[in-house]
Amino acid sequence: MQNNDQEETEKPLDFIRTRVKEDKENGKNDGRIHTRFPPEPNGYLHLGHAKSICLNFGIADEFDGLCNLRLDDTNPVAEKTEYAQAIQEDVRWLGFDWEERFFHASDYFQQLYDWATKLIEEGKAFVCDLNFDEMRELRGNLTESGKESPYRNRSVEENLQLFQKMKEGGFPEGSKTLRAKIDMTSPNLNLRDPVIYRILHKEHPKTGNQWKIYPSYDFAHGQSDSIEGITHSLCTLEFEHHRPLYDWFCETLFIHHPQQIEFARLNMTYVVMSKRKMLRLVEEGHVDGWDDPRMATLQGMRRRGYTPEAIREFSERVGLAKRENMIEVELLEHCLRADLNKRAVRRLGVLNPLKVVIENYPEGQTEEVDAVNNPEDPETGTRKVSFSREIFIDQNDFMEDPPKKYFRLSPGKEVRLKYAYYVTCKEIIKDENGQIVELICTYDPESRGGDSPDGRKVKGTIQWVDAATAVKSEVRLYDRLFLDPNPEETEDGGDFTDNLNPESLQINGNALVESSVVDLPPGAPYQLERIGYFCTDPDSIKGTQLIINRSVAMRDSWAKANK
RNA sequence: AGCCUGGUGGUGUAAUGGUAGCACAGGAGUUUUUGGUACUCUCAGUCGGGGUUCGAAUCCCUGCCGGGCUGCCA
Repeated sequence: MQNNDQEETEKPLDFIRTRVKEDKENGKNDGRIHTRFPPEPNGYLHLGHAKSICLNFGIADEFDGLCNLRLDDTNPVAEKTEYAQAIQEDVRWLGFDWEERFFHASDYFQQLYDWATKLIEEGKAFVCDLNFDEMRELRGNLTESGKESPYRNRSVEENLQLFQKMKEGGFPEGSKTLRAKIDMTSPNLNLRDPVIYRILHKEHPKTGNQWKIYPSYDFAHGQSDSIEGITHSLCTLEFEHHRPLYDWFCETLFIHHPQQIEFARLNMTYVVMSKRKMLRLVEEGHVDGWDDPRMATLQGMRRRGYTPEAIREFSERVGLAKRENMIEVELLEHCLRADLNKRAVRRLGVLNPLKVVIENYPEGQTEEVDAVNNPEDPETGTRKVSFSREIFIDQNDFMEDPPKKYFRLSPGKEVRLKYAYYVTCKEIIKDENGQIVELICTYDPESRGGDSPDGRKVKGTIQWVDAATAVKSEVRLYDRLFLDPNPEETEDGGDFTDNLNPESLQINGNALVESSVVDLPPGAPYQLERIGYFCTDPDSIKGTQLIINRSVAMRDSWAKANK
């Protein structure tokens, strides 16, 4: 208890948690805390949603409350079951559990209809015959107040009849709406008699053809929260102007009134996170689909090798405030590396193989050396890796004419082959074009395991694979999808796709990895030492084709210093 | 233009009238069988101007700048 108190006073709370804590302590809603994550099933979840998911489920967890998953399916035009499935999958993958509290706004269509009827009976809603353009005309604009609809004063009887007939499909789409009767002169445009029901002769994924009219977001959201007993309805800043409406419905209907609180949505450098723009990337073929590893969708990130832990850590670290923000993608990468450094097993591999023949190593001989699985986690132990006379190293690890402070292999120099032996470069073999195709080295048999008994030190340690047992692999290397940190900010007449990075995907088909990599299941993270963190792509065919994705490169101060 | 909202190092976020802190990024170094990790050090900030106060990032006034809002989307 003492500890708890200390933690609470030491750890500063964001403005929402501060509010939630106060409400709980003051006994508001009987001290109950109940949040919800309410996506519309019209697309895939992305990193921005992750922030919201972690917030809502996180608060419920921290304050001994509950969090619902609710699909806000009030517009059948764009919604699909496919998306609804993916949403549930993604939330679970992130590590959250809504238990039995999985709801749909469409669960409440009847109740919503009854409430609309009540509003009509009280003279607070009316059926309007204005079409789209006429309505916009009368709504006014930012500086001019609106004018009342000529249909605003229809009798309750007439409104009831018309609304009933709308419901039964008696009118074509767009011909009539139900509007709340609020205030056409309000400076808040959302309060100028907002549409609360529209006619849509569309099949709904959940309710089929039962309804010909559908409630608008404003008429559905607050009431859905209310029905579910939500105490704190957290949403992004753009809904700030909708809060008066949210409040108006709860109060006018005399129903439980949750508190809406808005926070700034997540923006990140080098990515786009709006559904519209992501859809264009998919449809125009700039990426391979919603789960392309370069996409900021949870499906893409999962395929890329991001872990739920890293994303959750990131979501907490980005903070929570009302000011617009642009998070640097480096923070995300840091969270991934930090997580994977602790958990990912290590393996050896070379991206661009360079053959090395160890001339004093007996021909035909093979041995196994012990390699550490994860230096950060001794419990993972060691594994055997085969070694023989012919091996491959990475082309980057040899230079014929090295610059100062180059610790890797070069003519006459000695390096350590990790876990194996010291080797010294004796000879370079080139092809007719002068390209280095092979190195002849000698090894020091005394240095087995990577240390010389005479205490001699080498500056460089490089990874290698045994030519006899290494497995060929296609490696997919990802870079930022955009060249500009803020791809949405384009010059006049420009488009965000102008900022696409043409080299965001590089496919390397010649890589070689140690044979045990094929035993790692798709999606499981591993580090190829000195190269980066990887995971096997689901496109792989076991025993036939190995395809691996680089999740993130290692930090590389050498490469950085040489830029 | 009207209304709403927000301005703290490069980025993000703390400090609610009392020493401007933390993280990422950047720089330097130590350790190292990953030029990784870890550790140490370092660079760098309260939008401007007034006011209240012993004392202001914080309160007041004013100016400037950013974001949002004119769907029968959410």
